[in-house]
Amino acid sequence: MSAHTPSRHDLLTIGQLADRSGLAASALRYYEKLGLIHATRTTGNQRRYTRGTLRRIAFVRAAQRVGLSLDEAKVALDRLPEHRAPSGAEWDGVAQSWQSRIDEQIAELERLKAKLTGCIGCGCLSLTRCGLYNAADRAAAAGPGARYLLTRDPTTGPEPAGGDFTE
Amino acid sequence: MSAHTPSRHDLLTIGQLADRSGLAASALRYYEKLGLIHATRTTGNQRRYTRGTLRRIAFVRAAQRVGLSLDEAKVALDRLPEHRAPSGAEWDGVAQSWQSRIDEQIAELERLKAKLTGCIGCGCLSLTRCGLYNAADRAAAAGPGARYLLTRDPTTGPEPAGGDFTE
DNA sequence: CTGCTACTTGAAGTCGACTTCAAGTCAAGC
DNA sequence: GCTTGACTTGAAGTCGACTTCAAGTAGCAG
Repeated sequence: MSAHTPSRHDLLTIGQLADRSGLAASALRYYEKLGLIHATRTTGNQRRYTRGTLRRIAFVRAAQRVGLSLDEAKVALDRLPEHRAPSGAEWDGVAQSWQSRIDEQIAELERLKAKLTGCIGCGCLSLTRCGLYNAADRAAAAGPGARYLLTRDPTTGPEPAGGDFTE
Repeated sequence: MSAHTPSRHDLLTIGQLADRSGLAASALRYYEKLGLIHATRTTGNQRRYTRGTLRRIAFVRAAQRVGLSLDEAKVALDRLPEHRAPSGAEWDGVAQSWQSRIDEQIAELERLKAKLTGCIGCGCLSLTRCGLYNAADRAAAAGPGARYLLTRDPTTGPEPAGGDFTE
């Protein structure tokens, strides 16, 4: 119930932040260099972080897990105000921007899973009936045909293939 | 109905394999160096790939998307016979080994999504009611408490945290 | 004030996954 | 048989995401 002027214990040293975030201090300095997080300095030039920094870090880690680069994470985080605590609505805005990404990822994994389980379940172990295992062989003479989903988001850039077990 | 001795057109040059897999030829050579794929050689020492190689490549790409390294992919692929076409059952075995991984990944993404949408939907925009946005501030005095899921597979190694928006 | 640990910096190193390069060889169409 | 484009090699370079290092300074307990 005390501070809204952050008292000394509201600020974390880099070691404390490392402990609480699970990242190495070196990684935190690296993140700071990239502009993902920010620190104030003591008179002796040591970094002090607000607790909100943990949220930013959590966000970055989440972003990475959805397949984003740190640069992309920065773009999203840059929508947050620099020098005041972001409001819930502001966090929401950023969070929203992951939504479609997450859905996409889930969808892709579901497709992959469907292919795997579908094939495992379809009694095609003899390699004679299942399109998944067999398409390549059948398509051999037939030319290009039978393509089985699992294509990737085109915005993801130059990764035109590799998502197909057929052929 | 022709070949079971693979005729010339059953074998792909590295350029053709690159085109059909969407990977660069250099990447394919790299994969070969890692033992992920294999090639026979012409009398002139050029690589020739069987069409089954496309399946191996697709598998590797899928593995990468589920977050595995090429080394891990190799471990899985090594369960396949080297010098004959793998049976459906054999592919199934390998595929099965991804199953749990995929499920895990999906689950993690679902958790992340739930956290995001849950919070967005819960009317907590004022930053006063929602545990997701608020836990940190509330936990401030309370010390370490209220941890909100999103932990990672421990087998994934040294990535102890970062998966939490709280705190 | 001493001593110790945690901090500071920039530069260099590492790791995975490739790409680029240079110099030379192969395969296929005309 | 010659040309042209696809192929060969090993070595080195790149990129993202960090880590490690060396030399020095800050902050705090006793």
